[in-house]
Amino acid sequence: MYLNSIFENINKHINLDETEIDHLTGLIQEVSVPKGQYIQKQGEPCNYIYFVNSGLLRAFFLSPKGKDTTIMFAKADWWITDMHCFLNQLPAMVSIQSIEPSQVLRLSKKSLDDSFERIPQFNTYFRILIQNAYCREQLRTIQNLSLTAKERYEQFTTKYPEISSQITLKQTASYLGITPEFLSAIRAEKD
Amino acid sequence: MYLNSIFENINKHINLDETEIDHLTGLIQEVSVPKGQYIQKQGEPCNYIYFVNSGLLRAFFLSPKGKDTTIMFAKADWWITDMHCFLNQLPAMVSIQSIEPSQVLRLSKKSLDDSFERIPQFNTYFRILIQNAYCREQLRTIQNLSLTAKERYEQFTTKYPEISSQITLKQTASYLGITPEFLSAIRAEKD
DNA sequence: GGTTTTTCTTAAGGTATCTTATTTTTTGTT
DNA sequence: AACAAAAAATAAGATACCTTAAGAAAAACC
Repeated sequence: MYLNSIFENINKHINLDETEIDHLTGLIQEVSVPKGQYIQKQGEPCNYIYFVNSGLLRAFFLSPKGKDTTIMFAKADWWITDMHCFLNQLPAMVSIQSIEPSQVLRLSKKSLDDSFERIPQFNTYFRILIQNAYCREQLRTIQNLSLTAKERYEQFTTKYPEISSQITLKQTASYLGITPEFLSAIRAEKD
Repeated sequence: MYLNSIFENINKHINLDETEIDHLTGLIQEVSVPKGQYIQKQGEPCNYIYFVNSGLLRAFFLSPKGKDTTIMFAKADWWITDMHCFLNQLPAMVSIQSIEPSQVLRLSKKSLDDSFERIPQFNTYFRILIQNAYCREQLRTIQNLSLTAKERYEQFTTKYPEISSQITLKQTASYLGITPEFLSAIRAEKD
């Protein structure tokens, strides 16, 4: 199993001893995800939280009217899940699909809860992760509400150059909340 | 000092012993905020995280072009701050102003860090708080990108009936990311 | 390598939302 | 109660963004 990167990530924030590392190692499962495959489907149980070893994934919401909205992308070294539904063990509100062939590690809810109990510091680690995610999300809200589509597009490509170069125009538009046609027009503008 | 409600809130998630309660009590400061007063100003140091005992507050971002965007409201029993700037001790990105006369409790960054160290469980408490905040924020992103202004308005009044009945139309519009004039038109529609 | 499928571009017309300006209503102040 | 100030309503014209549709380009498939 490729556990280097997840422990590197964890070690950035807390220090685990041997026993703790062993405990976690016993709970982590590794999964290879071919391009295009779903690791979670909207409406189905939301069993896992995923850490991305390599590749690229996308979480998106399909509205009743058929509009596709990208909630987040996740590249190597990122965590991804439908947090609300995972934590409360509800049917997933969003689907998660791989954009590139990916290798991910996963933890079930039970394993995560176990880890919180057995490794008190794991609460600190997770708190920091979620703090960062929350701050990013809050910034996104500000930008969604205060910027034009063009400005949001420029922000996005500047902030996430690697991701934005790996995804399709359609996926970019879905993340920005605009139509592909309109994004195409934005790109065509000279200035 | 009115500490009942904050400890009630904390007790929902973790159990503190006497020493821990005393430690926290020594760090918490109480502040009365007259209606309209700022407890944090955009651009200035972001020194505190606030717990609302009573009243109602609003965090908002004023864009370079002068557009006012409400990030969140906070009523009794809620925490509020500019999380990113508070945690990283950066100049505040948003202002926080009381909408109703409010009584708040506050903790400095140092006090919060102290509490994380001295009260390991406090990490768990804070983790849960932020988890909830993150999930709410993610849902808001989905809705901002996939719903019309009218649908978002209906969602908002349904989800937060007390808050929406206490705030002005202008503040509601600012939260929804639309102009007051347009919200007024939405309200005027018969259906 | 050619075929099919998906993605991207372009463009015309439509709708949601904004801007500006004016009037009415509500709130706050003396 | 009277006045001043702020908020809300209304309406006309402007702009951002969407819908539909068709053609071009690129990617995926056999």
